[in-house]
Amino acid sequence: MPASIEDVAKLAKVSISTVSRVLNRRNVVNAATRERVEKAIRELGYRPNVFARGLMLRKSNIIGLVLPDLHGEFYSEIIRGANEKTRQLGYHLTVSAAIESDDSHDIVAAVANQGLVDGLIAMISETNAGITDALATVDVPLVVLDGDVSGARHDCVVIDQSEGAAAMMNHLIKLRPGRPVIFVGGNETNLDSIDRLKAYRAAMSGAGLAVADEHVFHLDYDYQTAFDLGVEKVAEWSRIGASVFAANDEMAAGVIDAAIDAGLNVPDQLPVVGFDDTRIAQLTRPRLTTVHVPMAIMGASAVELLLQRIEDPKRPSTKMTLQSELVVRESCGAAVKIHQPGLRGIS
Amino acid sequence: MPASIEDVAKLAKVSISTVSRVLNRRNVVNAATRERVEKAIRELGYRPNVFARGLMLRKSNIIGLVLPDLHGEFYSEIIRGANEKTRQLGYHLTVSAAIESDDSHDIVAAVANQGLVDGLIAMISETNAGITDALATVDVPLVVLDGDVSGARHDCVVIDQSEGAAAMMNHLIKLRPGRPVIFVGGNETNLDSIDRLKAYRAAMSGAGLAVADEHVFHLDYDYQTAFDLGVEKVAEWSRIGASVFAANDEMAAGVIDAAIDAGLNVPDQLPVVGFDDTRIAQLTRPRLTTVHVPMAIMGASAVELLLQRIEDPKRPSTKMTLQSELVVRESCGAAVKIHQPGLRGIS
DNA sequence: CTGAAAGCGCTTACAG
DNA sequence: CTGAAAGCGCTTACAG
Repeated sequence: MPASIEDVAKLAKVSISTVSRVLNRRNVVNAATRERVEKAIRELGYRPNVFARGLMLRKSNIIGLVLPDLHGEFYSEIIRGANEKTRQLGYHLTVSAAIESDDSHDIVAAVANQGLVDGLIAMISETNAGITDALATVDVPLVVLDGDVSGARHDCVVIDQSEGAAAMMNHLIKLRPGRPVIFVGGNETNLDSIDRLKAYRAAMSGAGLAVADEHVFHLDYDYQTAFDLGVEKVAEWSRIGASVFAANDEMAAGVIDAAIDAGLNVPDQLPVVGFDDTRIAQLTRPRLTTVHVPMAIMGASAVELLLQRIEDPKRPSTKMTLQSELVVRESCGAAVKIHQPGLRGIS
Repeated sequence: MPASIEDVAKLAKVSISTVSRVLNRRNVVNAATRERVEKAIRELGYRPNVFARGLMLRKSNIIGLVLPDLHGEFYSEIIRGANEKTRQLGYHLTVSAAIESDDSHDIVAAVANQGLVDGLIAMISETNAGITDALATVDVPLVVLDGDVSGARHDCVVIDQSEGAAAMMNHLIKLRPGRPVIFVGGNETNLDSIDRLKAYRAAMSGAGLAVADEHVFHLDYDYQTAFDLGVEKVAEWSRIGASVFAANDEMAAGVIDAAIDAGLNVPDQLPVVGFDDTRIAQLTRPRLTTVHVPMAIMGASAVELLLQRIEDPKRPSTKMTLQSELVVRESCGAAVKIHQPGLRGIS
């Protein structure tokens, strides 16, 4: 049985009120008594009971992070960034993710309503009917990652994909003027994929290039399906002098491997680029030209935003935009030296 | 202000005791009143206050997971497995990891002593003075991953590395009888690396092969350092007909890339194999022959063990051993068809 | 089967 | 600057 505030009070010969004051508002109490109390605390190894505190303060110092999934580098970087910042600011982080059987919306609601967390960070990768409702039931401060769910009263952190994607497209178009660019996207409803497709179309039409329907694909962000698509298509793509713009690094890796298996030289016979700049981007051969997305920073920024709101619930809701950035490596075929982005990109 | 148990009691015209009973021991209360109470709960959207409950029950339904690091597939799989099982059993998971400035031992202590978690899962990848002390201060149920910290009274989940590592070594030795095998390990003090080195030595001496000191390396599990080492050594290794046994997939990838950059054919001129069977193993070309380690299962098993102990604190402490398994792909040069392990391996 | 009451360990006005 | 007391929202013997 751990020591309680009463034990401390007894040992220090003061009331529990005074012990509590030493704990919470140190300066209010006389230096001599304070030292006596602190000594007692040390001797007893006293730590305030989290539940009793939470009951009075209505505060747990725990924030929740809900992700659509837990696979892969992308999410683990977000967790890493969030975890570090959370600890640094004296909070704790609980992580939840959608698992096969349940929808991420349910989880958002579940985590928020269970009454444990002081606030919630939710990554929304698709917008649909359910999600708006689910978010509406959240009655704690909320920061939305990625999904810019309009109209709602909460903070959000988004990646400005358009800039990086546009830079990438222009890069590709400049390398092979007038040639087609194949877009290999994620799910049709995925917000990131939608943004990236939009930038793709804008750049194409900006360069006076038509976008053929059969040059736009919607897969699932996975290596394997991209590989399978590649097996079927790379020969043709190469023949027409196309480049491939994949909406994440994994799919880019899949297409590259399919191309190599087909005996093609990447990038000479088929340039392929990715998105995200995960660890994989440096493991493929050729190394991936991709767009760097500051994932850890996204996690950390979300935590900062959330804690600011928890402390001041009526501050105006803010939207933080992080910049993405073109990283030229080998898979595009540009004769440019490799550029390694550091930890920058907060706007 | 959310509804309290008193609001429910009033609406249902019963005492709070009865409401509490409906919540906790449904069958004790008369069916008619129970229904009245449940209706009131529904109408009010009542949810018990977690802190008040925790204060009485001394239980939070939260378990902590402490990892040495949060980078990479390996850890994210553990989190995924733990998260899924935790939710499934009605608990919550908080995740912490060592960050640059602090030692994982401090974190174990910090998380355990803050009094929030009902139990703790800690991954111990090195054994040293500090760790035993830190573990001793933990006064909640504890499950140790990987590190078989002897003498302590807690459960643990370990990977039987020796079997997989031995299978791998025998496989390599059979492919190139009498030729040297290079060991590229992690930190000298890393427990996994130590185990794998031990299996390496055993297999070598079992085959009557001497182990030259200059054939054993201790790096840091990272792609880049392995790549750098490879740049320097692959030519020589290839010349003497050696194979490379790396202690994780990332380092194997680094060596492979260095070999390819040096114009060598892998596996023909230099077989290279990895360990862990992370996602990377299927992204390298040639695909990695490696040892499958059931990471998600490790996380899930730890949760199960922990919750069993929380429910029955005096059950005998158990040690769960998960089997690792050789996965033959391309990087070793064996003409064997690819074997994909499923989710097996619990012993 | 049900209710009144004590108590879990804190914080915070309210007096002094 | 300090203490006595009320109260946060629950659970659980204890009576009835």
